[in-house]
Amino acid sequence: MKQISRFSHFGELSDKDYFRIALSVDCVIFGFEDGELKVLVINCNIKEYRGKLSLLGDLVRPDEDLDSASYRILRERTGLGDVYLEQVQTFGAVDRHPAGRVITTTYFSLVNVRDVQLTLAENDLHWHPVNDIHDMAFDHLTILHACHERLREKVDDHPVVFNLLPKKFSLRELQCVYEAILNTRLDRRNFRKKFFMMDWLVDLDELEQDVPHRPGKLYRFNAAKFTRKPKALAR
Amino acid sequence: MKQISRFSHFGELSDKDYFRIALSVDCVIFGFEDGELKVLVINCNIKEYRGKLSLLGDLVRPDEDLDSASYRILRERTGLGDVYLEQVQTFGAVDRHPAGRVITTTYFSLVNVRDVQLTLAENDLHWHPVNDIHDMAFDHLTILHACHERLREKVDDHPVVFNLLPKKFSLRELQCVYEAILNTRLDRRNFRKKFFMMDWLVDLDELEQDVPHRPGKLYRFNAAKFTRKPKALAR
DNA sequence: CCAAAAGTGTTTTCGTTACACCCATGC
DNA sequence: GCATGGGTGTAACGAAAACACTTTTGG
Repeated sequence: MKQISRFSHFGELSDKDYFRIALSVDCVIFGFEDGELKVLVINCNIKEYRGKLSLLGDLVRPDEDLDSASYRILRERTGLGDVYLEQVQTFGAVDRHPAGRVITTTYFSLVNVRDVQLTLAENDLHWHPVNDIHDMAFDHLTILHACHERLREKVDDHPVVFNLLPKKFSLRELQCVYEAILNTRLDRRNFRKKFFMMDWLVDLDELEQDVPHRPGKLYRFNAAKFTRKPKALAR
Repeated sequence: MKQISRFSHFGELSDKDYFRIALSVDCVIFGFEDGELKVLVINCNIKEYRGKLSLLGDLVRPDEDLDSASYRILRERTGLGDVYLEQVQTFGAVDRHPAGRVITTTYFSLVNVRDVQLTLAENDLHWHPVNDIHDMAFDHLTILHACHERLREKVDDHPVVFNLLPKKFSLRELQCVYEAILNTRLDRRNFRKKFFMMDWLVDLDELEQDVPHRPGKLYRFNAAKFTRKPKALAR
């Protein structure tokens, strides 16, 4: 692998120094439960950060694509295969990891908590309300905030929120998810209008069961009908 | 560095395998010249891609922050220090680099081409019109497109375009830059309205010189007055 | 009958777009 | 005087926001 100096476009590289950096992937796995946006975390057990919350991550293997590494982490921790996953940012401060030079690429993911079996809860693997987290190990709080911000931007014009819900859901549940993510209250009539206008929903002609009030209709996501918003300056 | 397995949050890692991945940074350095959006490129000299255009990049050094690496590349190639630089995405397909496993984090940068001295034009370092590039070495065309797309999104509501222009510029020049980036024609009156509304400009009470028509006023960027647009769903 | 949420349209507001004429300069 | 772009305002349109009452169900 010394050839990298001779054959690459990088110029005058010398030696194995460049292989003293490890690359990891950290996943911010969002879920929605009890009306709150939650994130899947573990308790950190390295001495510098003992007891603090930590995201789920792992080093990237030499023979695996970066994206594959994030899918692997998700699969290992949640058992889920086909999930929404989006790369957000790579954090590479020299001192971000006490054990050595580790650069991490972060992803956020949206899953339905009811699909996840947290059977082996090693290191107290659990769902934690995003709004209750004010401290984490490493730079994971920064990462969490970056991913949450990216999610907020994303939901504005992309129908990704459906990944947090079961296949069948009511408009109220859908609105609750948006409110949890954006941390605001939304107008119910305008909310409904928007979704019907976007044509993102399919009416299933079924009603909610076991609710202590008038049951709402159930919908599923209409994957086919997604179109982007027009941009501001491009006429 | 074996400790990483014991002390980190990563779990059951074994050995030095994880240090067989190199990390690089690639910079998409945009400039504006002759009415066109251009990018600073070199000719690739590794055998698999000989003669193809390549972005400017280098491996990240073990003791340098990721962001610092991108600033270093920029400084080494352009001599410029204080420039706009934004991380875009990290590309990590196993086979993206023929010389071995190299994962690259990409940045885009906006500079004023007239500030850049391409004195030592090694490997034919030059400004190339973005729209004329249909093939590059490695996955650099994908990277270029990702950065161009990010730039398009960015200029919609962030005043970053000023970085491509000299300190003093006319509204026509400013509009030309937007048109080059977005690849559309814009309405002149609405364009002016937008900028005055945003309060992004300071009227310098000077006029263009040596233009073969009525000279336009010159402006500079008003860094203080930047505010974001409101988002769609958050009322 | 009471509580709780479902369902439903219209008006107002505001930002975006479209559009045409006179002006200043160089040649 | 002619070519080139500079400078300017208004009307139409469309998207988003504000807003209240009736209906359905469970208890």
